[in-house]
Amino acid sequence: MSNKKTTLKDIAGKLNISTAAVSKALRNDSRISKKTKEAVKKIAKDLDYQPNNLASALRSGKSNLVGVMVPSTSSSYFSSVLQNIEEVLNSKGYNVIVTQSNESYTKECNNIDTLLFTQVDGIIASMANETIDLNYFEKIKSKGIPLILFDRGENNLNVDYIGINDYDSSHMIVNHLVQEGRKNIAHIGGFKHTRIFNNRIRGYIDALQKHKLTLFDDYVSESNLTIEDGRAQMKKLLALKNPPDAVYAASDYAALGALQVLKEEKIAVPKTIALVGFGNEPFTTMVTPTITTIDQHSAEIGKIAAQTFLEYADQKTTTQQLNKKILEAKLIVRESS
Amino acid sequence: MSNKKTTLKDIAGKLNISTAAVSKALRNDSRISKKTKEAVKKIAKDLDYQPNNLASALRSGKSNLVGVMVPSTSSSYFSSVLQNIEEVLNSKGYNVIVTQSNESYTKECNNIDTLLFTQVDGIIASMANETIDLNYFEKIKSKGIPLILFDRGENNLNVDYIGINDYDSSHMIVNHLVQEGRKNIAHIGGFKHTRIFNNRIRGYIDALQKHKLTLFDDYVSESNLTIEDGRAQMKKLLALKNPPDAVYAASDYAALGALQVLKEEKIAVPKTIALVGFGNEPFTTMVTPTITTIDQHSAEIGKIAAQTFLEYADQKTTTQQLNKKILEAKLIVRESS
DNA sequence: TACTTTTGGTTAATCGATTAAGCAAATATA
DNA sequence: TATATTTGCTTAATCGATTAACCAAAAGTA
Repeated sequence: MSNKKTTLKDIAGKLNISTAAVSKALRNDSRISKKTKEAVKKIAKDLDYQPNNLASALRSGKSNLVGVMVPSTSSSYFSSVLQNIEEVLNSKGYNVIVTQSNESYTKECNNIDTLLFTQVDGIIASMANETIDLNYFEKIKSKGIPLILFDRGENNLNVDYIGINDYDSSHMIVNHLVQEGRKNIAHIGGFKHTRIFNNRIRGYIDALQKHKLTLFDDYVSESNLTIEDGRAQMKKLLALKNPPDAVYAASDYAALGALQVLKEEKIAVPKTIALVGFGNEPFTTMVTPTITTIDQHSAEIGKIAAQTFLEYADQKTTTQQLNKKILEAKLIVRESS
Repeated sequence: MSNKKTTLKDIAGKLNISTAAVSKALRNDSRISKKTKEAVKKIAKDLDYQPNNLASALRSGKSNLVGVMVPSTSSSYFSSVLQNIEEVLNSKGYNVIVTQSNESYTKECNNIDTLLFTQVDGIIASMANETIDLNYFEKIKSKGIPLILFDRGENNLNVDYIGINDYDSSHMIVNHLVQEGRKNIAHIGGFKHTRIFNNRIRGYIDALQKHKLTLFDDYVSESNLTIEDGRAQMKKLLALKNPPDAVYAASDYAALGALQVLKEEKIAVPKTIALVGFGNEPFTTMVTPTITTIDQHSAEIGKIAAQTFLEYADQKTTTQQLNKKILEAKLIVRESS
């Protein structure tokens, strides 16, 4: 009924011993008698003692907090990565602070500042679409804090990166569409300045070439890949003199937007136009037709990211270098192709 | 290039003044000369000084951290609430630690422990489906930390609660279905021990009564309301001698499961059976037919929850009582009814 | 007996920022 | 000129947990 937090001092006071003795008793120091240990533990339990992490963190220089920054938690990909990071880190005594950038560079900078301010022991992040300037990420490195990137990363930062093979994924998709007899394949892409989207575009172009298909300039676009972007790009494609017979969108959201337009225009999917997305968001199985897509192994990426952080966790000096862990993605063929 | 964090001491050393002077200079204390202030600020900037929150938090007793616990961040409802909590609290200098219970009581207890351990200044939570025992939530109160519940809350805890009017929502749904000429309305419900689901069931039953409709025992079920639960319950309903002509599911996920079964069985929706969900998850607009549902004002609930915490934030003693803020929900009629 | 070792603690310093209290020098006031 | 006030800092204590260094008493050993 105290309505106050219990400290070592409270326990020490009850037993007329020093706080040092209490601290040692709780950590089973060999120089404390069994009798004292038992007494301390009993009182600790009675008073519902919980160590003040701020104090230990300040002294030890470790907060046991890890910052995670994602563009948005509502995408099921990021949500799943997050959940797995949390699971791995919690089991090792770390807590996770989650922040969202909402694809905004400004928000991302603010988030980094608050994470550093909170004295996190490390940062795991996926960059916003907007982000081009890497200064703020360099700041993390200069503070000696391990930085792990996943999904949206940058080679130039020279830190660990976990992701899938985007270039190969594009090949898998184009191969699949060609096998289905498609010849005019369009690509609703992300911005080239983001490495993963650039790789998807390169993969798409090279795959077309491999199959001796013509690459029409009008067939490739860059956008934020939202549902709205998908709608807009699909409308543009339909307005072309030679509309495509297959569309590969670099995100499921864009694919969904495209599908909406196709349905509104009563265009048969996949008969007239086949559609492929990217990300294996749950809604791809909910819509009609279900959408063919690429699975990005979100759970595994989260786990590996967390483990990568843990490798640095106990070292006093952090020297990172570019270290990529690339998973092979998986094509999931559904009704839309 | 230092690869180390800058402290007040570092700045003080450069200028040969005390750390106290540096601290005051940075906070614009009137007792520090303009000259010193400028010198301090310049060096602080050069060394990229960032105050150590652990130290200030320890001294002030405020961590500026708020814990948020939700059953899962992947539901768009919780994700949106989260985003709005974060927005409001960040603007007031608070950081948010997000934890997920995954609907597990054990995980919930662990999460509460870690949040308390991290010395959060307050906790905003929505309870797991499993949770019946409230001891762990009492623990939060006994530490003198404000606790704000939303969506899934409990009157007995006597704390602030923000949610929608579930009882009325059921009435709105039943009224709508009756207007559409339905007479046999079934309810795929959540567990009665959770207040909101109990209210939805009570609302459903009372609304039937109001319209002089018979309440068949077989028409009401309790479950976790996952997609799988929705599928199972829908199958049970279809197997009845007198299957319903309308189904009201207490979650969009359950509604989606039900819809899948109906489509598999080639049953016309809404012609043969009308369907209504709950929550206005984005996928309700993505599927065919789009699903009628209830909007829960997630953004507003997040904002109010955050503001409610802020009301307690500056008080040294927290005495909470049952204080409900109930929003009226909104029925969104779509193709499925 | 005289010394060493072990036991079971205590004292005091530390992490970094903040702030009450103090104090010397400069300035103002009577 | 003598006293009061203001300026501009410094000193030291604080938050709570941890730990190196220390010490007295008990137990062991030669």
